[in-house]
Amino acid sequence: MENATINLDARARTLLRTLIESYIRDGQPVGSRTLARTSGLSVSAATVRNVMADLEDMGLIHSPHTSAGRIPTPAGYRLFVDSLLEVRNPSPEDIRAIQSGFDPSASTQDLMDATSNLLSRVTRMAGMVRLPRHRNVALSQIEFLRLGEGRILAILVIDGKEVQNRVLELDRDFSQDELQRMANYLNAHLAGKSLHAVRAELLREMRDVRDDLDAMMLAAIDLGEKAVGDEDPDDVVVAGQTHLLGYEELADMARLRQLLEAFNEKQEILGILDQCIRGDRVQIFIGRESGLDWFENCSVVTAPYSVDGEVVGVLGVIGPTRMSYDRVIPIVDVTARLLGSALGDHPVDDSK
Amino acid sequence: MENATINLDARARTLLRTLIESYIRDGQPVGSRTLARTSGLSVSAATVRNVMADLEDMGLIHSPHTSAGRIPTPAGYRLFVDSLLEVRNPSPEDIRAIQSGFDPSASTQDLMDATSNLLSRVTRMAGMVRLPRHRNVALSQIEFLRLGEGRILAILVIDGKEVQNRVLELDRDFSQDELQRMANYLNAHLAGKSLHAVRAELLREMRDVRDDLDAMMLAAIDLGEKAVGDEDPDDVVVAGQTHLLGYEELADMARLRQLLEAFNEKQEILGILDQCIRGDRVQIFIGRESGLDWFENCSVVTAPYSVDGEVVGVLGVIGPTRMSYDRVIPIVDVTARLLGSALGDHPVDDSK
DNA sequence: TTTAAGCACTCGACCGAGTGGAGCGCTGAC
DNA sequence: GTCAGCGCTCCACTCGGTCGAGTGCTTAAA
Repeated sequence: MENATINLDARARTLLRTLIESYIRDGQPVGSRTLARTSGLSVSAATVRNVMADLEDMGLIHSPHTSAGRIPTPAGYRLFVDSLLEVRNPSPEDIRAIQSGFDPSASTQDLMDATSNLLSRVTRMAGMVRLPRHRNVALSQIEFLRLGEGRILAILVIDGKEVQNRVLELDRDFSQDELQRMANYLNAHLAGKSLHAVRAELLREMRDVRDDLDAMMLAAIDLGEKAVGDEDPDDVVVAGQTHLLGYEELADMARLRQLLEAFNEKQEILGILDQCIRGDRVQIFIGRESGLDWFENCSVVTAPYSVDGEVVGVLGVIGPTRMSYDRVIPIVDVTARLLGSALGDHPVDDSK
Repeated sequence: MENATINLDARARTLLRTLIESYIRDGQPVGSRTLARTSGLSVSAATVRNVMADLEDMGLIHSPHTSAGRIPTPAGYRLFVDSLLEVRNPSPEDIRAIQSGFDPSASTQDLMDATSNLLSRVTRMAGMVRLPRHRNVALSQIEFLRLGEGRILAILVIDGKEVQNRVLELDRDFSQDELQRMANYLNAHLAGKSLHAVRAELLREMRDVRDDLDAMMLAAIDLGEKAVGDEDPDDVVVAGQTHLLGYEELADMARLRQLLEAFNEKQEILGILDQCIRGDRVQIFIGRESGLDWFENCSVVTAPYSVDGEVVGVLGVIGPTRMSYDRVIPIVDVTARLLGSALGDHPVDDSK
């Protein structure tokens, strides 16, 4: 089957491309006559029918019923986006809309919100942004606050601008003085190092001086790792889900509900995005390819974004499989680039 | 018109009640024959028709077209919930489901999330909880952290369990030592006092000793007020919006989209809930009563919840106007009570 | 072998007429 | 005031027929 797609001659490819473009534009099954007229080829409708029969055998198109036109199958879309599609350059107004959406002085969280809003507004589909993984991010400060018996608040300042805090429940009680000393110790040792490095260092020291203080520090670092680590369900921000209600190919209430619930849970969205994080360019998921059945008739277009040459996250849109890939792909692409460079400008450096 | 509703005799009231109950159950227009049979009254269908004509004149019911049965108008629902409705006691399994949803040791945020989830799960509609106003809440601790030139992180611990932090941008730079002193001063003075009281006290002091330190403290308190204050759009948590996709009376995509967008914006939801915060019992909004046109065919059922006898917030559900008020009202009611008492148990007091 | 023309066929969309049933309003008797 | 009966209205459903788009197949030409 996979080889069969390679065997497509130029004419068949042109016809398939024209058919899919036409279907994406109008949403109507395409018949042989219209296809023969619009393809630009000088062939008759009958010939087109023969080619279409071949394409149908290969599983690239199918008719919803006898004597209707043909519509692309998921496999047809796949071939289309992989090797038939010619992406347009983004239109000037799209570019303007995207560029004006970035405020490099905003906090990371605000930047994520703005970006997913942007994606959804420009594409009129649902936008999503996977938050940057702070894998090798520098912890610039850590503080502890005693809340009560055995309850301690840990405050982590990351890169001098992000703040995260968590409550630790401990067996042993620490006085505020002890906590202050521990924080001083940690701040002295971890200045500018990544969480991973700090953790390794602490583990090494612990082997020597085994006491509660170190256990506490280790706990703090563990917490730090968890706070900025992976698989936090809040690690993806979504916007514009409601746009999906407008597409009549998604009008099935039961499926629509599954879809919106997936956005609320975020877990499955996260899974999809994480699949896309490898690969350095735009990636596309079509229909059930991801194995999720609520995903029928939907596609995602994603692109990773990088800071200083390292991929730190993914963003993308989700919409009906019948979408204008030639418009959406470049939008997602340049948004990813702009987000990357906006993240690269640390507001700490240029504050005031 | 309003007086007319008062003039309803017992028989007309019984018929109206039976009609609305029947329509809520089946979703079908109710005809005179069925109504005569099910009302329990020993009157003929023809008599029922006469009464129905009167009710229609009063604007309480109407027929979707000639020679269909009657369905309640918003005014009919209004009269129904105000004076015709007999609420059931919540069913045992509902009670169990509600009670098991409360974990008094959870943080306020978690409690809100759990409660709105609970409401939506039990009623199969959308649940929402307006976060408690911390009007007179005690600030138990405040700390400052220097992030960079003129950038300070303020950490507020409220009631010994809530933590809020905000970044302050200031004109003047403070050293960590200065900040520490300020925090110590503040902590010594505001221990256990409410934000309002603290603010008033600071303003009084400032009139005497006018220096930058006090300005800073005032800024910190201002921030504190803002952090826990009102009109933060995140002040309401919503859950289970997708349940609304299942009701065919809300199946109009355009309206449905407006509805879901209102849930995302939260602003209008907030407005509705704030209207309900006065009044000490369950309140009900029906259809367009709130002036929002996306609200057609929808109703809200809300109840305020109190801690130590003082109303601190509102919770409720939103669903189709054609809902089982007799089931939903008690559910909302007991949920509000339970949330209030769960909030009353401070986890600090009974920790460990 | 490829291309194209013709033809029969299929299927959905649409329209109009006909039918059954639910339900209403009205009238007149009690 | 009550209510049985009658005629009427309107909806929902079905049935048959037509139209148009589109297909598959066959056949003939290039």
